[in-house]
Amino acid sequence: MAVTIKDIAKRVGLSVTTVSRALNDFDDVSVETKELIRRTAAEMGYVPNSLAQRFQKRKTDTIGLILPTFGPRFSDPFFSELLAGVGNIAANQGYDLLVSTRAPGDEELIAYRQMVQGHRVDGLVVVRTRRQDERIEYLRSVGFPFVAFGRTEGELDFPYVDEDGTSGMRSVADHLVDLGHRRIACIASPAELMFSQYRLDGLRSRLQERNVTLDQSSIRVGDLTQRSGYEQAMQLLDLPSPPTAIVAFNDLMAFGAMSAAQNRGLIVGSDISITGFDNTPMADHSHPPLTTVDQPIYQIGNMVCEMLVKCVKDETLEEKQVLLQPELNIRASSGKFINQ
Amino acid sequence: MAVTIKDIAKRVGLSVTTVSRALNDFDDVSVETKELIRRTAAEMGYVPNSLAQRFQKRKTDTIGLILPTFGPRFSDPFFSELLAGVGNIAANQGYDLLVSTRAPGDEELIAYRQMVQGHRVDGLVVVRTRRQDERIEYLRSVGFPFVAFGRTEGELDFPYVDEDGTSGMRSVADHLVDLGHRRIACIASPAELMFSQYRLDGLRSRLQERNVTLDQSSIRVGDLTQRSGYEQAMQLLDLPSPPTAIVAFNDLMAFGAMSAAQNRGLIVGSDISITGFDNTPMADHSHPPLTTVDQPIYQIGNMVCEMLVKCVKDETLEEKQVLLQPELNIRASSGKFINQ
DNA sequence: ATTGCAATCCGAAACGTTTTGGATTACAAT
DNA sequence: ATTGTAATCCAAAACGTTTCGGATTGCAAT
Repeated sequence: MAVTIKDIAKRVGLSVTTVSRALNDFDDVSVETKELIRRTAAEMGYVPNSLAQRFQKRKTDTIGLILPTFGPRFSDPFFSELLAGVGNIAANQGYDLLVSTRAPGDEELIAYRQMVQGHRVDGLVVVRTRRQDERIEYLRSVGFPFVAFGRTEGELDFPYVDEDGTSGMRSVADHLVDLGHRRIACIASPAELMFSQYRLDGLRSRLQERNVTLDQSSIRVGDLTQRSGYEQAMQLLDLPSPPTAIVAFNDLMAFGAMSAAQNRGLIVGSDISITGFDNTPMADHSHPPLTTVDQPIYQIGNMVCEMLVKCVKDETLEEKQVLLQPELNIRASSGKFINQ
Repeated sequence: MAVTIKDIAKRVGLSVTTVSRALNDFDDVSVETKELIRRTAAEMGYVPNSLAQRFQKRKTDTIGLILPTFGPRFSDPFFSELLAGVGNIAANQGYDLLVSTRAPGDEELIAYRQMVQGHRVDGLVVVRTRRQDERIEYLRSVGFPFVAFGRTEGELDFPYVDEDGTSGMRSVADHLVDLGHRRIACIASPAELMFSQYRLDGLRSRLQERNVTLDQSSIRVGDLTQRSGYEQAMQLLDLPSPPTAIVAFNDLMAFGAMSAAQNRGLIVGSDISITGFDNTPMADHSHPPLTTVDQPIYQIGNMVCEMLVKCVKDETLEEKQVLLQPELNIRASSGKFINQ
């Protein structure tokens, strides 16, 4: 049987109240008693029952994170990186991290409801925001603390961290046009994801400014996996006049596109240029190394969690909304277009 | 203010006991009252306060998972896959999943203590077992429910799921020797990890049986990241008589080794053969596709979690220890050795 | 001697739920 | 009429902690 505060009280001959207040370092307990109580607590191997503590304080000291997954599997390095970023900050702020994986849809929203209404967590991290995001609408409607990674359409009056995908894609466009590319295609991400919008806008608008058209047939949509990058790239390479450069909306799809090009006997970086987005660790070690827009996911996870902890503690956020400016990482997968 | 069981009791004019028992479907409540209570509970928007429930039942309905990380970052697809496997089963068994990331060492053990003694979780998943694993020793000593992914040295009287790495590496050895390779090197994993032992044993013993020696200079140790695979492969390629085949102990290091070989101008699959271990989704889409031992991490996560839930519920495990037989996935990264 | 005040302590309530150990009623069997 | 039994219901305790609102003491200031 675990030792409780009552056992300690009995042992030292003081009240339960005093023991509690001593352990919580209140100043209406004399230093000697505090010392005595702490010592015997340690001797008896006392560990507070956090179930009881949480119940009585009506706080869980836990933050929640529901990963949106398509299909049963997800093996996106994006998520493990983010998780580490959120988890490490949570840990050293004294918070537990509750993780669920749920496919977008009704079940997902139910999971959010359970976490909120069942008092399972004190705050939530919302990732991979969608244009119309019912999760955010719900959390906002009940006034539950949350911080999002990403923005949404409509009023942006909630705390978030995001990277400026528009600007990131503009630099990709510039880079490729500078290299001489004119037939540029892209493998975009699902339209309901908010970041798809921003990235597509950036790419399209800058290409237009540089007098390069991104026509509809060369915009394909993948599901962010390597497999779909491969498939969509194959389709693009089958076009009557195939692109000389492919802009993938994340690294995983870019890797898939590289395999596709290589399987067609093309040399990536000279015959065709391929770019990604994320700058996952793999990007540096793929063959050839991938030109990609850096997205410091680990740090973003840190920031999101720090902000959320402040929200939960009702501290004011000095910066409620953060928009990071990305940098393009130029590597060997993109090169000059040589007109044969 | 949230609606409680007491509010419902007041509304329907019955006792708190009856409401509780009705909601929990006890058979000493008439069907009509049950119906009435359920309806008004729904009408009033009642959601049980799980903090109170857990406190009173002395159960958290939560299982814990502490990911061992080296350094602040970890972006191993291995972990996201495992997490999904554990998490999905946990979710549909009605359990929450509490995740922490902690570097091996003192802090790690403290995290385990907190989870156990602070009643934060009902059971724990232990991953990436070590030869002498103090986490397992601790959990065993206090009799706390856990299931491990991997084995340890010494007495194996605890529940685990593991893949037979010895047998997996034997088939790699056979495959490479069959292809004509004689100068075989490996990039192993840290010796304290239990699976390193099994894999090295399998590789070494089968090579010996086939009259191929794996000498000490061609055994290098990496830290399971792509970067270290790259570095170790570079060292191997610098040897006076470099290997014609490199056996990496996981896919990530194999990818790194492939980049290294390619940067040296070697064609992977003909000039040099490289194999991995895990069969991550990337393996199928790398260039060239990677020959690797399959390890169904997602399914292993499922099994571990199912077993743990049974342990927690004090049900008996029909199979307390599971050892999976792996299959070798032969792809283009390994090919015949042609004596020049 | 009284008052005021600081320092130190504590009893009891509270948090929302489940569970224990009956109580009550209706009705059939004796 | 009594007993037995099944069907319903419920008051009160319990879980371990924090917190509210004093209570007590000692001592300095009046």
